[in-house]
Amino acid sequence: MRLSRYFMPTLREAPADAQIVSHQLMLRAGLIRQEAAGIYAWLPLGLKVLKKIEQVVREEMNRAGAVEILMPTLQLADLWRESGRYDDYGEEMLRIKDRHERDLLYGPTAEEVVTDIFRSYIKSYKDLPKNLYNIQWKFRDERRPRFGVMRGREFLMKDAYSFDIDEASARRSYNRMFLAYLNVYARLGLKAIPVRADTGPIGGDLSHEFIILAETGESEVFAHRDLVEMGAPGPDIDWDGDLQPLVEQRTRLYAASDEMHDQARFEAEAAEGDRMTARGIEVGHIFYFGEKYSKPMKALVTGPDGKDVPVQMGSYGVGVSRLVAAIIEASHDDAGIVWPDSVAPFGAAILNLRVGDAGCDAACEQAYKALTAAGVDPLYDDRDDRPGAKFAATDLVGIPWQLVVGPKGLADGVVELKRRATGERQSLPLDAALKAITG
RNA sequence: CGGGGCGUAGCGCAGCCUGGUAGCGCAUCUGCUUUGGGAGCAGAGGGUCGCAGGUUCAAAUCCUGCCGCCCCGACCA
Repeated sequence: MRLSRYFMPTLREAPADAQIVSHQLMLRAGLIRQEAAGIYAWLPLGLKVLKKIEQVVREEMNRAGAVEILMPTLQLADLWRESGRYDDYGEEMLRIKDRHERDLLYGPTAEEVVTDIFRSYIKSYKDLPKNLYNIQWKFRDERRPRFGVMRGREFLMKDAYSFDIDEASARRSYNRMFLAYLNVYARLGLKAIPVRADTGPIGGDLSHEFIILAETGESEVFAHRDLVEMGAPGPDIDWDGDLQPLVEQRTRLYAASDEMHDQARFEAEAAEGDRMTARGIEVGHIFYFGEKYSKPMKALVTGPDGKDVPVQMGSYGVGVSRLVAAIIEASHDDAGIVWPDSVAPFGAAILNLRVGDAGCDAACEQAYKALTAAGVDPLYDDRDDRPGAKFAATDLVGIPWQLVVGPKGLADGVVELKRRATGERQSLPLDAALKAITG
C-alpha cells in the first residue's frame, strides 16, 4: 500500500478523553475513532489488526475441533424468556422493538441462540461432542464505558459453546479450549496466565480466566513463576487424546487474580523466590455450566441407555477487540505501538526520505515490488514529507520493520534497516535488507 | 447508579469570575527556503462558542432546562 493513497490519520497529540496508553495510542495511530461512549469506528489500520487477531483465534479454534458459525447480533427476547435471563440481565441489555412491536435485543452473549440451534438438530449422544463458535459483535450497555475498546459497549467477541453427553466428556471439551487459549495468546506474542475463576452457584473447578501480563494492566495477578515460564503447549498436541495431564500441569501451580487471591495459600504453595506478582488484563474466560441453559430450554439428547438428558454445556469467550488494546498495553514504548509480527497491520514500512529523487524513488519501487511479491504487505511512505515526520509516524503505528531509503545511504550503496521492537539498525545493501525482512 | 468535571476551528487549549469586534499552538492551504528523527519565514482559509429557553440595548460570558462526553467509586469479555 502506498501511504499517499491510504487512510492513516495520525495525531501528534492524544485527545484528552483518552486515559490509558493503549487508548491514546489507538487514537493517535489512527486505529479507531469514537462515535459514541463505548462505541468505535475501526479505521483501516485498526481493522487490519482486528482481522489478524480474529484470524489467529479462528485458526486455533479450528485446530482444537471447534466449528465456526455466525449468529445474529439481534436476538428474540422470547429465547431469553425461556432461559429466564430476559428479566435477570438488567440494564446492560440493549432492548429493541421492531415495527411489529416484537421484543428484540442486541445480543450481549449467545448461549440462548446457540442452544436453540443445537436443540433443533441434535438429538443423539452419537452426534456429540460438538463445539460451535462464532466471532461476532456484542453489545453490553455498560453503565460506564471507559478505556477505549478495552471496556467499550460494543465489542467483538469470539464465543464458543461445547455440547457433551456427560460431565466427563464436558471436561475433555473444556481441556481442549483451555489449551487452545494458551496457544492463541502465545501466537499473539502475549504471556498469558490461566487463573481459577469464580464458578458461582454451579461450583466445581471448571472455570478459568486468562490474564495477559502488561505493566499497565488494570488487575493484579499472583502466580507461581514456573507457570509463567511454562508457556503454551503448542499446536502439535494430540487434540483427541488425553489432555488432562497438560491442563493439570498448568492448574496445579498457584495463580489468582486479586478477587480470588489468598495470600496464605500463595505463601504455602510457592516459595518466596517463586512468587510473582504482576499486573494484567483479562482477555478470556472459559467455564463449564452444565445444564444451566439446556434444562430450561429443553436441549435434550438421547443417551446410550435410551433416556433423554439435558446436554452438558460450557462456554468460552475471547475479547477480540479488547485484545487489540491489550496487546498495545503489553507492547509499546515512548514512541508508540510495537506490534508483534503476527498481528502487525503491515509487515514492513518503506520510508522514502527524498520523494522525487530518482535514486530514492527507484530503490523504493524496487523494494515495494519485491516485498509485495514476497507477501510481506509493505506500507510505502511515498508522501512528500520530511524525514522526521516519517520516522515519527512509522514508529507510532508500530510496523515491525522499517526500510529507510535516503540519498545519503544510496550514495554509499546502502539503505538502513530498523527493527521496531529493539530499535536495532543496520546499514546494508538493498538486496540484503530485503532478504533480512523476508527471512 | 452515587460523587465530581468538561462541552469554544480537525486535535490540544485560553477567553467566562468582572457581558461589548472570538483568540493561541498544532494540523490544513499558497509561496519561498529547507530535507536522516514530527522544519523556518511570509501569507490564507476554517468556529450558528453542545442545544433550547430566559435576563439584557448587547450573552461564549449571567440564569433555567435538556443533551453529550470524561474522571473517581460500585459492577464486568
